[in-house]
Amino acid sequence: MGAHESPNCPVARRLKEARLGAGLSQRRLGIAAGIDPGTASTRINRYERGAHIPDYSTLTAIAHVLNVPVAWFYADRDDLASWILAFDSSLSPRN
Amino acid sequence: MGAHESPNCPVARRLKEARLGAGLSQRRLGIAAGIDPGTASTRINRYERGAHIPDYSTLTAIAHVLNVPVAWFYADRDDLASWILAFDSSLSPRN
DNA sequence: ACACTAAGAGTGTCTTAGCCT
DNA sequence: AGGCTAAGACACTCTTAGTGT
Repeated sequence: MGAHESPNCPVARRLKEARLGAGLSQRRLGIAAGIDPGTASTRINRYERGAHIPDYSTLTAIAHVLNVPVAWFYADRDDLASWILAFDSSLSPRN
Repeated sequence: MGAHESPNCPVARRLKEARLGAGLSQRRLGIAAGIDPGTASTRINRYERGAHIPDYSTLTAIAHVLNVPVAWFYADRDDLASWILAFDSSLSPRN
């Protein structure tokens, strides 16, 4: 196993989906998540292409910017992803 | 950042919680997930102690053994974890 | 049998320095 | 500007070998 590609990890496609929904560039999302401006574009790009997987603290920062729970990135089915968002939106805005 | 301890990643405690619930030893869970018997105990132990984080394919195999979605391991709140399990138990018959 | 650990081997991510559109 | 990539630097996980319960 000498590969360095992530098999079927949903993080890549969820990240792209959420970033585009927020109207951010790869670079601007990375900077907003606290990543060094010089590497923000490269790192977010690698995550979206599925080449690398972000560690937990990085993903937590990204999740905060995009207003989703970290678990949402790991939802392997679209219906589960929606289910998680439904939970999320029922506790941020008070009524 | 020279540390090799996972900060607040929920995977460690969720894994232990689910394994104990299933009544499996660290070694038996690892073997059931397809990990080499010679390293199963060590690896699962590292995951539960928060020393290492399993990669996606390993976590997928563990999730299958324990009957939970991968996303559940990343639920940072107990109420979100319960919410995810509620979804999981309602999809045996097709939708 | 079960839980756990150190340390070298092995595998992955991060940074630098770019190209292409 | 925005998307994307290779390759060395660097950090992490995995395996081996072993301790203690």
